[in-house]
Amino acid sequence: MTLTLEDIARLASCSRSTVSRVINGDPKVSVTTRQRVKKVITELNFQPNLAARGLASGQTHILGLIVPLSVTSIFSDPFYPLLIQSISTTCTQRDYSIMLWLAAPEFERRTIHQVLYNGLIDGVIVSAMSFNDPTLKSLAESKLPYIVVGRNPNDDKTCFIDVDNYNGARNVVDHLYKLGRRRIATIAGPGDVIVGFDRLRGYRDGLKDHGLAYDPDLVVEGDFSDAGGYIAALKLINKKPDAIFATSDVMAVAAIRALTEAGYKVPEDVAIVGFDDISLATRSIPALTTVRQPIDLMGASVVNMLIDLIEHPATATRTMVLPTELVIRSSCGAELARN
Amino acid sequence: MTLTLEDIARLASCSRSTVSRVINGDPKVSVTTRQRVKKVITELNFQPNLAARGLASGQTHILGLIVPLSVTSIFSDPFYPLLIQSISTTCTQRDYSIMLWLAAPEFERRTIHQVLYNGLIDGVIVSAMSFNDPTLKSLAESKLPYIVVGRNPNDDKTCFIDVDNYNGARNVVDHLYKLGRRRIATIAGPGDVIVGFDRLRGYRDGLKDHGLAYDPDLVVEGDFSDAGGYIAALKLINKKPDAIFATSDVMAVAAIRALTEAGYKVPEDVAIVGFDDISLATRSIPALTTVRQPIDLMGASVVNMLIDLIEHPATATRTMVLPTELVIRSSCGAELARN
DNA sequence: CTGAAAGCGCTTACAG
DNA sequence: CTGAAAGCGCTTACAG
Repeated sequence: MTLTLEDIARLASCSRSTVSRVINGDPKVSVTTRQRVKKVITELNFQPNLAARGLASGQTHILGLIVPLSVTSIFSDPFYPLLIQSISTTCTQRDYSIMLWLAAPEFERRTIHQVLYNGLIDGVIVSAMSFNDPTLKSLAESKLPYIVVGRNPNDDKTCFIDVDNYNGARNVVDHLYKLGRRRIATIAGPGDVIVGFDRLRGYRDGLKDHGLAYDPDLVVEGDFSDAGGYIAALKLINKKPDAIFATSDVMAVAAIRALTEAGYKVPEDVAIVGFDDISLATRSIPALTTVRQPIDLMGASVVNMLIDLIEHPATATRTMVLPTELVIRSSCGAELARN
Repeated sequence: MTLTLEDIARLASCSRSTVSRVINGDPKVSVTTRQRVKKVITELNFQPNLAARGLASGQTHILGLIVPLSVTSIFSDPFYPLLIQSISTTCTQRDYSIMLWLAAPEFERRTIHQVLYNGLIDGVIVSAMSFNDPTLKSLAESKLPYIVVGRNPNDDKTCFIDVDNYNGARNVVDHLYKLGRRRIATIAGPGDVIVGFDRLRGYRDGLKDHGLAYDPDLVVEGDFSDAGGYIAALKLINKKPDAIFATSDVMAVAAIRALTEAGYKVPEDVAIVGFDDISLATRSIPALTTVRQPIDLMGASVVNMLIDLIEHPATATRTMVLPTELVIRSSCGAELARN
């Protein structure tokens, strides 16, 4: 038998209005009354019904989290688990809950509509993968506050938080150049994936920074998976690169394997750099030089941004780009260069 | 401006009671009325407010999902991401939503209480890791329907779904024995983790099946992580095993690395078998023989069991143990034995 | 500072 | 088969 405001009110000798005010931190309740009510609430471990609260106030303290579920990436890449973990932890701290939707490709507009208009969520965090994501269109049409993890290339009014993929990639090329590499290849992401596009832009501009020509032969597309990285590396071997920038750690590690099996030495013959800095990067042989993404910070920030946007729409931060960090280990050959 | 039942009722020339009945599939609505109402609902893309529905009916169609977040495992192991994915997909199919709590160690009873008594969820799926999990105690005290993924060793009345860890492990020993191995070691899980305990039991009984003595020297504890598996394998080397059963794939792959680096050949000198069959198992060199867990089936089944328990408590299936499958690749030496 | 009352958008006996 | 009405457990002007 669940308690209601009315029960607490009776035990604290006041009205349910007052109990509600105490729970919601309304300052205009006398100190004595407040203490009396709080005591009863604590003793009985009272929990207000959130459905009722949501209905009455229009605020549920629930955030929706929509993660695109492209089988490949969630299988092999700890990025999303870590992001979800960070988001979840921050929500609990801020006294919000999250509803999770893993959006399969067949997650059509109908379903999205159900998610957005069921009156259950105050705002949405959505992870953007590809250009022309229908979810982003639906969100833009709704009046629900939302923040994109990544960015929405089709709409510069969208609130977002992103990692500086462009400069992360650009710095990789700079680093490899300074180590004496001149035939710098890249294993890019799929063409329709935004982070892949941004990292490729950074790669191109990194070449330009140092007067290196862009050579399409040195660019092969991967799908962020181990198998994709492996095959891409095999294709690149014939082009005789002296460095490969793989746009994900999973692909970078696969590239190391492909090259090693083909009789090349990493980093002596070919330097390899990845992107992400997942735990695999430390364990690979040689240890992987890579671009670290601040996943924890991104998860925490996106939650705080969204709650801010819900509670103080006028003053909220609407966009944020987090810096990356080049983590130098062995696979880039920095140690060789030093000797 | 959001639509309500009243709006639909006006447009379909009936009462909001009737609209509600149509939405909930009440059979005693005339065919013509039903069609008229459905037409309006579809045209306007009407979405009933779930908070209101939950308040009025006591059923929210929301399931809580509580996953213990021991940093190590979620970092390196795709088990939970895959499980969550499967649960999420099935929920969407069954027209339920899920609220996610990643329970950090400091997820204390207070928070659990908030989760369980906020009137927002119809039932809970909880993944059980360790003996004496406080979450399980709190759930047992609540009157919410819940299903444990894993099992609750402290309470045999708890509904659960589990993988047959015991026989999975036992079969590994049987397989290795038949390949001629006699000094079969194991890298066990941490002592307080239930699956680790069950796999260790299976290992012991597998030895017994073939009259092999249990030798404590051949049992080293790991923590399911890569580093843990690596260190455990190093410790085992001195004991001269001719086979190692690692109770997770991540540890098995680390063990292969440790042995290879130490100059041993896998599987010639030491056979290795893992547990899980994650994608890493196919890519390891040699490819990993391992015990496949039906993660997808488990996710789908637990959702169906829980919804059944909520909607038809009297007749619902209350426990389920899914079989595992030994997947034979190269690391166990089955190919050697055949020649 | 506090309470009575209306209302949030649904469901569901009850009566017809 | 259908509608009027009560009620789910809250919040929040409004009045005092």
